[in-house]
Amino acid sequence: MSTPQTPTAEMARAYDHRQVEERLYQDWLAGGYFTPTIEWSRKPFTIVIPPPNITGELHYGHAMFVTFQDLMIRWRRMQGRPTLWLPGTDHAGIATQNVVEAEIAREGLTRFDLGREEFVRRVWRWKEKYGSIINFQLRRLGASCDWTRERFTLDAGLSRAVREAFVRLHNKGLIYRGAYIINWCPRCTTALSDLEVDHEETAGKLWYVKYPLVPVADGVTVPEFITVATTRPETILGDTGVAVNPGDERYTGLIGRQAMLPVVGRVISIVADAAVDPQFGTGAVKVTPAHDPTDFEIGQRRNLPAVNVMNPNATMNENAGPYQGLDRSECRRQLLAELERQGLLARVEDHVHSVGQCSRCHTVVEPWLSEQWFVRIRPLAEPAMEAVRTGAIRFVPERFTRIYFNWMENIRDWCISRQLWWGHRIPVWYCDACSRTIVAVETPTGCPDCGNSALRQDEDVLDTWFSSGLWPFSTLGWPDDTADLRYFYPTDVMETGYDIIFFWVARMIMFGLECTGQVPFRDVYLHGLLRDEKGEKMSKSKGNVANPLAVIDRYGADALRFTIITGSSPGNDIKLMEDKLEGSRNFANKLWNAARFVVMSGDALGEAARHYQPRSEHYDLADRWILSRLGDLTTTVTRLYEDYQFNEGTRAIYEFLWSEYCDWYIEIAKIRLHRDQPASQKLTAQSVLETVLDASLRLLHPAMPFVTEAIWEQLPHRPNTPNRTTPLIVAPWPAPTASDLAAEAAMEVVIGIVRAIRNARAEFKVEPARRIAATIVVPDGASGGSGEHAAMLESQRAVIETLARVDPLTIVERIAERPRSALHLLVGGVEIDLPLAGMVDLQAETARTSSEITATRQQIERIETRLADQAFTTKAPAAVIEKERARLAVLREQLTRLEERLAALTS
RNA sequence: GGGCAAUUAGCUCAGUUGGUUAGAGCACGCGGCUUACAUCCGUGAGGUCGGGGGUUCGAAUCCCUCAUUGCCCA
Repeated sequence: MSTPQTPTAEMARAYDHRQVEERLYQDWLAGGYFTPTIEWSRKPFTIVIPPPNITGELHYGHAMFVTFQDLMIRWRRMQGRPTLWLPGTDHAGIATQNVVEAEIAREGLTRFDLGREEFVRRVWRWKEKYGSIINFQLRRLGASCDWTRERFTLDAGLSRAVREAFVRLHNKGLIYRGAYIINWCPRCTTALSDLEVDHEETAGKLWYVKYPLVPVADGVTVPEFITVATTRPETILGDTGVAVNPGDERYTGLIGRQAMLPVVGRVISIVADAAVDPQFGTGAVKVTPAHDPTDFEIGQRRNLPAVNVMNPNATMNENAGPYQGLDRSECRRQLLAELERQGLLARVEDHVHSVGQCSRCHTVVEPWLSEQWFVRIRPLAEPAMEAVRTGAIRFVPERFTRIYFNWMENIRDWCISRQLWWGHRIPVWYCDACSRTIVAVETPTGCPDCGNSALRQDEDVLDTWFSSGLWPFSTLGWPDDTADLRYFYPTDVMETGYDIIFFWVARMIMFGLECTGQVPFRDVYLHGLLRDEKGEKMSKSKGNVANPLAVIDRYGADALRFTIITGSSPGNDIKLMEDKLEGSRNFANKLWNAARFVVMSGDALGEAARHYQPRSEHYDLADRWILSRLGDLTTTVTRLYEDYQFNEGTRAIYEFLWSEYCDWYIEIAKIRLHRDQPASQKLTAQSVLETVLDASLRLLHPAMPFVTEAIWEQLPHRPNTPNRTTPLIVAPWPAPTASDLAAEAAMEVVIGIVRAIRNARAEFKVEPARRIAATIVVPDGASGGSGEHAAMLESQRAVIETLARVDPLTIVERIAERPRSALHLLVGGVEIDLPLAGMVDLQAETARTSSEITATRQQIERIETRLADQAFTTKAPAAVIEKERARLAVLREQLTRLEERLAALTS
């Protein structure tokens, strides 16, 4: 560490994150701990960051992915694996273009005023600004990512990967160009993929419009009209047919006839197609192949022409006749009025239907026929599903597997061209001289056919998610065969929110398998979404996003991280509550103060403590107990972390540190550290205090890196623990040790006794400072011991006396006469008499004892019934039956004591 | 229309091989500045685990069903 503080320096009374966080991050950075060393013989651990986009600052929600990924990274690094967390950002084509357009709009400009080149320059400036803000935010959160490998989707290397992937897919016939119906955002004036459209239930109308039939030559009189129902009457102008279900008897006679399109006067055919739902509207639907996906397909099947009636900005074009130039909504209004005037509007119904909106700007999207580039998705989706089916890729929590399959099974070809300026330009050039199309990684200098050097590159850019799909390997050097790619790929975990399974995870899997022949990652860990205190999803448009830095300033990065980890279970959403942050901050302070105590007591012992080698024969019960509990904790945390149960693992550390180490072990250690105790006692207690704190800090570090490191540098450097000279970030993860069950059981009795006496004192309002007498009776038979228990308790005399404020304490195996006016307590097989002179109401005591007897009898009865049940004794596991038997024995003994007690009270 | 999740103490949530009397934090009652910590300590009260049915020796946990809320897909 660059500025180590001497261990003897006084620690502040309260932990102040502001004093340490920034310095510690700089120290870690300077130490190079975030950058792994490739060691081919060792198994690396790799996470490639799901790149945040550069549209703006990170919000609370982003703090989640940082927290979980950093936890995994720090944990694996401590386990000794060469660990890489590769950071970077995403250019987010449409979203970023939109925010920059909004910015220049405040100057009264549009991107067309600036021109493509200048506009893109503006976006780069934006990228520089927000990219560095995001990096700063990641640092404040403690993200231990390898900044030397930072990437951006528009970097030269990654852009080459995009071209390479495009060309390879194109050459394999997996990318094609064609005129199809796509989702068009008239405000962004670009095509969108299916995923970029949000569907919202909207109250609209269903208009019934009468189309006059063209009379047949023989003059047969049949209905004059065929009535169709539509939710988008303006598209009538683009109708090229009317379709009915072939099984719909109402229309059998009309199939093959022709209708006259109102207002426009176009003659259109009536066709039969199974896609028509006879239940909807009149059962006859208008067919607008250029403006509806279903109609497009019907048009293909039935050979209907496609007439596009709109311009890119959703105004009506020359095909709209008199409505040319009108906006689509104004056109709808005027057209409806005209239909009404002509008496062709049969009726209008209220109708709730789902309306597609641009996920970026919420403009109603227009299904629109246009020439676009597509990825043929089925050949990619099949292996991607297979990888999950075979377990090569695993989703955590498991339930997301189904969501993945469901989407993959119904996936449609992916429209990847965007009519934007910000993004990867499509690597396709057109020769206008000979109509040759050139698809190439390197920009061609001339047409290979005719030599024309004036080639025209496709104007469009690629969907951002095309480059995101390559991210897990393009960041590592693909398509080159780099050391990074060979060593760190496939990565270990993709950690992200469940809301982008399709955007990132699915596409990364498809592209990873296609481009590298390997899965991009083995585990997909999905966290929930962070919601505000009202439970609403954070989003910039709702204005409920808070900068995580404000929270960090107030409570510290550790508190935020701890709150996120313990406040959520895998895959479930979390509401960020202010008082949880407070609690987490308090925990950091609690730990700091525990360490402060340990450091101070170590200083008091001086040099002797520095060189003391603990010897197990000097271990007291409390030592054995806390060391055993530490071993249990290590096993538990390691198992839970391996199982992605970070909340439970971190919670376990919290419980251990606060409720066992601080509440009991430190309090007991204080007694043993008292000056009149023997030196071996003091030194042993001190060494165990330090050992347990040391291991606890290591266990907690991945969750709360700053406070643990800050404490770590305060701990005395013992000669026999060489790891002390290295920072905690690279200290080894603790190894589990065997449990000492006897010590745990014995300590439970001691704690039980102290608690029982404290309860009684509180209940009877004994002044806190006053010491009271107590007699502990440990019968021979208690817990199967023969004087063993009494000896154990005798050894813990000082603990009970101090923590329960007892004086004098008598410990006996048998008592001749019970004091009548004493309070009588039962802890397992141990009895306690508290002669609270003048405080015990004999009558109340009698009543209390009687009701306890009743309750105990009921419990005994319940267990006896259970044990008498043959079904139970033959089917339940032996351990469970044994447990019940033991419990019964304890209860029976308690009952005996209680009955004796009652007899004494009433005699 | 299909699917997924949630429903546990006043509030926010844990509870991952089904096994004693279901836990935590906050809030609340009582008592404490006990020499690491009042960002604290001690102690207490508070739950028919959404309703109903089933499987099982045993269900908050597994199955079915209903209800409410939220989300995803169409």
